[in-house]
Amino acid sequence: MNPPTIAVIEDETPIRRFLRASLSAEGYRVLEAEDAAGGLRTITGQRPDLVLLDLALPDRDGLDIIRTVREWSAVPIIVLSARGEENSKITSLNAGADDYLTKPFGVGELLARVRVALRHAARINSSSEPEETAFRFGDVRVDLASRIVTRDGEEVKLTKLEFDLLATLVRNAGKVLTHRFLLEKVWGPQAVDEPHYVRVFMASLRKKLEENASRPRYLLTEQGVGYRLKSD
Amino acid sequence: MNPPTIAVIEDETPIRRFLRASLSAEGYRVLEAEDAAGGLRTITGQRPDLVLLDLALPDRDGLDIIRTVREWSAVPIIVLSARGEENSKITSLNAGADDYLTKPFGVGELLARVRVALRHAARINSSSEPEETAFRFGDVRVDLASRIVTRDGEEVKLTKLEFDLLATLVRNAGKVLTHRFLLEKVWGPQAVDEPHYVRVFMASLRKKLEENASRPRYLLTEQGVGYRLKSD
DNA sequence: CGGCGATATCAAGATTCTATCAAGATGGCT
DNA sequence: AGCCATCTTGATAGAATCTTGATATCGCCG
Repeated sequence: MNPPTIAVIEDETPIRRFLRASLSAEGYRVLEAEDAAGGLRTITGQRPDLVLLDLALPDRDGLDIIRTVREWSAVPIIVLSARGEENSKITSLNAGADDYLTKPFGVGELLARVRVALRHAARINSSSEPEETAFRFGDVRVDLASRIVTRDGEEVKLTKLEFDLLATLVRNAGKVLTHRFLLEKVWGPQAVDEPHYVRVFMASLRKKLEENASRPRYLLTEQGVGYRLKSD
Repeated sequence: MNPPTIAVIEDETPIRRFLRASLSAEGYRVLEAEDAAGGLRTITGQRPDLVLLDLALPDRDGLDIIRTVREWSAVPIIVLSARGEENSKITSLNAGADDYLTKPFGVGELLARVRVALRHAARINSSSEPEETAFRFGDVRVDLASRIVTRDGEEVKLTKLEFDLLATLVRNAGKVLTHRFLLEKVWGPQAVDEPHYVRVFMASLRKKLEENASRPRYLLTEQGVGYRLKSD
């Protein structure tokens, strides 16, 4: 997942710079705009994951922006404002803003509220597809996160070293991996001169995962070099 | 759709009364609790659509409540607190709160923020079905919210650590969980090098939940790595 | 086609990891 | 203080896995 993108719409340059700095430091990608027109263009064109919006802009009221954006997008909007009156807050929130911070505010609080807003957005987006972290070859499926391997939908039981070796191959699928490389990744740097280990475990992987272990279609030998997992 | 239900957890009676009045006037159904224990009972039993939570409760820190509830539920939580320090806000929001209001606050703002929170929840619930806090495997049922485990409908009594371990497995059902991971989640980060703990408690979970503890069907060992709860 | 180094396969022994029991330690409660 | 349930810790038997060596097979090269 790429870092979330945040659009900052704020006319006062020092504050904008400050926000950019704080957000970048947290790893977010930051887009800047200094008036309503530019802000709308940014939101429309770049589709940020979150909007930080100053209410008092030179060309148009921030409220307008909220209403306009809400006609077509549910992107989280956090309002930043120097006006602390309750009415301003109520109006903004009712118009569709997700949060309202009164200047001056602490960076820590801002970042915490940004996290909350992104958390909400993530829940909505993730509830649909059950993310796929798995890799496939032939009728075999390798899920690195849950350490589960299936073949024809049936679960295949692998030992720790078998799985670690397979995982290394999967993570470098298509590439030729030397014995040394595999040994270092799976057994550790001290085992680098024992190519025999790899052979024994490749054999059992083939027995468990290949249709015909003596004529492997995916777990391929590269004579004199090492092994390669063919990604189909 | 019935009127949304809001749980108010607040020990100071005048404030609680005031909140009830304000919320009722808006058409919400209001549940009251005056301490953490009662609050948790209300949330577990009545499943409100939103929680207003005072941080300073007589029996337990409000933060605890947030964390506990977040183990099994995504119900919106708005924190009300007399403490205005930024750190308190950050901690609460990071723990899983959705908003934080510092007393004294205006009713109008509170109601606006309540609407925002309910708007979020509506978006989420419309896309998926009402959240299920129970998990099943074999004839065992684990309810994370009420911490009740049954087998063949009969309640099984688990100790705190047994349940916490089982809950961690349930929340990550299907995945292989390393000893380190389980130890960190259940015993805390300092216990990360004591895999023996996990073994002892897995043994007692199996004895209580598996048909044949020596041939487990669900609470599976992954040699050299950790354990896994097989979701059938 | 034959030789040779590299690779595959198998299985026994060594090692590591796991299950289980129970005694001691701890902590809450009356 | 004493009881009870629970947790921690140690000891030990048992199981699974890994290592290792012996032997068979493959595939490249002249």
